[in-house]
Amino acid sequence: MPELPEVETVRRGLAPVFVGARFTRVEQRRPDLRFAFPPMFAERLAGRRVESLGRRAKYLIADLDDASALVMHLGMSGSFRIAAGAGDAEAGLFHHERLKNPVHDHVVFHLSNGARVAYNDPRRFGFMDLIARAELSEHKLFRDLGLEPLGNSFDASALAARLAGKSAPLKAALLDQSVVAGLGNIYVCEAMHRAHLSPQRAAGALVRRDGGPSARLAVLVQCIRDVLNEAIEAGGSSLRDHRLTDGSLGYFQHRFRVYDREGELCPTPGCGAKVKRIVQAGRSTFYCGKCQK
DNA sequence: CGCATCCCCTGCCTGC
DNA sequence: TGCAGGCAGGGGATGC
Repeated sequence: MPELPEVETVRRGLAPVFVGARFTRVEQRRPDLRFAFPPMFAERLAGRRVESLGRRAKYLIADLDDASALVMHLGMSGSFRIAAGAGDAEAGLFHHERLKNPVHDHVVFHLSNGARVAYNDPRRFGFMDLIARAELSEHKLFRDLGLEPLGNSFDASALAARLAGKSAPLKAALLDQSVVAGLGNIYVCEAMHRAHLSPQRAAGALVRRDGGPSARLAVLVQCIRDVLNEAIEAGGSSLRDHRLTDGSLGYFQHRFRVYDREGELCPTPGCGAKVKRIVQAGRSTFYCGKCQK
């Protein structure tokens, strides 16, 4: 579920209760999510203070006071929910909206400031790990990650360097986390529509023969930045599982131009064609065949 | 190596 | 109403 804007929204919601607080107790309610938890996961977290909460691509990274980092990935259906009062969790207030089954609260963090934070993940494609902070950048989860699309180094030249020579369709290349880190199916579709670029075009064709970026690649870079910033501003997109940490909904889904809009009118002024759905690399692509070339 | 396919898991929606 | 099948925001393993 969560792409960069959803993860960033979660980060901003968690930071006020996590940063500066200690884990007084952590409940690990099953042996694994997508992967097994590291040995002694809950025990190693107990007593640790959170120094900062960051994000890289779709990963949340909590820096702890013992020079380790708690790394968390939400997979497709992961969400965090904060219950402020000490009695809230026991009173069933974590998931009163009924859309979240408390059976899927796989980890519960008890914090020194009285907050309880539950990690809920029905499909269990998410995972958590504890990694020494000094080893993070060389860790297999992070070492191959590509450009951070809201970072300073993301520009047309850098993207051109990553796309050069690629015969894969643009859609697949933008989903590849070693090219741009943090985009997912929604925002790739939305950015390509904004840039009027066909998802089926070969990615390498946007690179000039001298290796520099084409003008259209510069437009794509700006469209990616814009759609991500607008989505963060809207609290992300809530299709099924995404919730802010207070349980409320993001609302960027109402601003989708093509994603999940098969058969609807293309929103480009004067276009008049209908949004199409195709499957690329096993995943749906929504686009306009008339104004995306 | 690059790329495509399949798979992990639960839940929701559609159509019969 | 029940049930089977398809599909879902991610990404890792496999095979060509």
